[in-house]
Amino acid sequence: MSEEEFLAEYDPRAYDPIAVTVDVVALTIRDGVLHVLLIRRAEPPFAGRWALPGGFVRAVEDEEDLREAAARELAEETGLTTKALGRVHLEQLGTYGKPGRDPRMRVISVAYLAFGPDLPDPQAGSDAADASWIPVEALRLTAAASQAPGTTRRLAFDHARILADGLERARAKLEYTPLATAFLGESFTIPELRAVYESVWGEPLHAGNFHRKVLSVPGFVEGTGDTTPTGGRRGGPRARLYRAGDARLLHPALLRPSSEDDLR
Amino acid sequence: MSEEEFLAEYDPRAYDPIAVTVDVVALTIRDGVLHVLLIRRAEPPFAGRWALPGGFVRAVEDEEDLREAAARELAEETGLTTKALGRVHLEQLGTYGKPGRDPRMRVISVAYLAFGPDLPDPQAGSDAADASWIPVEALRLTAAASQAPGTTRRLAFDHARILADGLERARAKLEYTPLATAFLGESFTIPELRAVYESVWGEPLHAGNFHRKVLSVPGFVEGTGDTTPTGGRRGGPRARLYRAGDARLLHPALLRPSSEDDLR
DNA sequence: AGAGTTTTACTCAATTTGAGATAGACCGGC
DNA sequence: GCCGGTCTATCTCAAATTGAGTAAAACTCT
Repeated sequence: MSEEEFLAEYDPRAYDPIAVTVDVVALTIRDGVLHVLLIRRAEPPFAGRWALPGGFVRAVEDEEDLREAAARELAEETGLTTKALGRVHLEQLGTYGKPGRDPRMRVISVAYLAFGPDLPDPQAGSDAADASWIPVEALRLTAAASQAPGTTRRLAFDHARILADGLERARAKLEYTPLATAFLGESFTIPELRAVYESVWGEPLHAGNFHRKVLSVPGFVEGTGDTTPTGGRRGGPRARLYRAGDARLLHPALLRPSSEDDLR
Repeated sequence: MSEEEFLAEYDPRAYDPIAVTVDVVALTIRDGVLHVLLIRRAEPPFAGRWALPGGFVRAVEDEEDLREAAARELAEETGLTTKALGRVHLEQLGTYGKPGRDPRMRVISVAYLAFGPDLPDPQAGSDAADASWIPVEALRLTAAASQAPGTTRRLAFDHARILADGLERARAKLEYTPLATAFLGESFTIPELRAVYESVWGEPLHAGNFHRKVLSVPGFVEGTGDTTPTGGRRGGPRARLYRAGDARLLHPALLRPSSEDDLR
C-alpha cells in the first residue's frame, strides 16, 4: 500500500475522541506583588470557580500552532491585541492529561507560561465575562482553604497544580535567564529589576550585591544613558535607566539565597 | 442547568478529532557514546524511516496518565518490564502540535525524556520489529545528510526536532541535577561519572577539578566504602565506589565549560 | 621490569560571593 | 528652607569557589 493509498483510507474518527486545550499561566507584577490572570467560570463544570484562561484546540478550522493558540487565548482574555503582546514572553510549561481531570471527557491540556509588564485590567467588555489579575498569595495552592463568602479560592480542574508548576518554573528561570526584564517596560532601573526578583522569589535581596551582579553579567542589561526624572517615592537619588541586553542565558547565574536547603 | 444535566447532554464527538500520541526520547550511554532508542517504521507515513518510539493515547480503554503511557511505550520497545524501568529516569520534555506535522490528521505529541543505564538490545521478538540504540552522533539532526544505502538518516515527522530538544534538555540538566547518575548502575566511580558528563556534553573535563567538585557538592554522591576489584582497563589504581546521594538539585551547579559564549 | 595510564590529592592564583559601610542625591514634613 | 529618613551606587574585605597545573601512588600491558 502506498503512502497515498494509506492516507486516503485513513479514518480519523475511528478512535475515541480526546480533547486538547491550551491553558495559560499569565504572570505580571502590580505594585510589587505577583499576580496571575484568572477567569471566573460561568459554565459547568466548576461554574463559579476561578480557572486559568484557556480554550479548546480545534483540529480543522484554525490551522494554528499550540503556541499561537496560547497567544490568542491570552490576547482575548486580556483584551490586548496580539501586537501589544509583542513584549510578553510566552513559553510552553507542560502538558496535563491525567484521566478524570475534566469530568466531561478525556482532556489533554497544554499549559503555557507568560510573563508581561503591568497590563491593563481585562474587564472592558472582552470575551471573558469575569477576568481579573489575582495576587498569587491570595490563592491557597496547597491545602484546602477557608472560603470567603462568594469567592472560591480553590481553582477549577487541576489548575492549582498547573499554577504551582508555573510559579516554580518562573522562580527557577529568573536565576539563569534575563526573563525578569519581561516583567518591566522598555527601560527600567536596577532597583526595579531587583523588585521583580524579590516579588517572584518572595524574599529580600542585598541591594549592593544585586547591583554589582547584574552589571557584571555580560548582556543582561545595557545602560541607556538616561536616568529617572525624579528620585524614588520616598527619597533617594535619581536612578540610571537600563534596557534588556542581548544575552539569552545568564552566566554566571543569579542564584536565589534560599534553595530550600538544596531541595533534598 | 446543573452540572449533572450539563454532563449528560455533553457530546464529546461534537468536535473535530485530534489525536494525541506519546513519544519517548530514551538516552543511554554505551561504550562511552550517547545513544538514542529509535524504531524503524514499518507502516506509512514515513515507512522505512527511523522514528522515536511512541504510540497513540486512547481515551477510554486504558485509563492511564500520560507518564504511564510513556513508561509503557518505553517498556514495550526495550523489552523491559516496567519493574526493570525502576532505575530509569523519566520526565516530560514538551508537546508538539504544529499543524501538518503528521499527514494523517491533527496530532499532538507529548514527548518524554528518559535516561537509563546501559540497557540490553531491544531486538528480541518484542513489539517493535526493528528497534535499535543509535549513536546520536550518527544522526544529522540539522542539515539534510547524504543517505547510506538502505538507511535513512533523517527521522520521521518532526522527531529530529524533538530529539534535539531532548539532547539540549539532557545537557542542561546535568549541570544542576544529579541526573548523570541515572546513566550508571547502582554503584559507580567518579571517573565513570565524569565519562557520563563528557559523553553528554561532548567535551573533556579536568579530572582533578571534577573529582573535587563532585565530592564537595552536598548530597550528590556518597561513598560505599568499596573499590573496584581491579584497576582500569589501561592501568591506574582501583577506584573508590559511590552511589547516588539524596540531593535532587546540585548546589552549586557543575557548569559546562563551553556555554557557547553565553548563548547570545 | 619498564613504560604508560589513571585515581586521588594538593597547590596557587584568579574570580566570585556575602556581608557590611559609606557618600551623596533626593523626598516629605515641619 | 532645613532636617531626618530613604535610596542609589560604589567600595572594602574576608570567605568560598574555580581553573590550571603538579605529583605521588596504584595498576595494566608488553
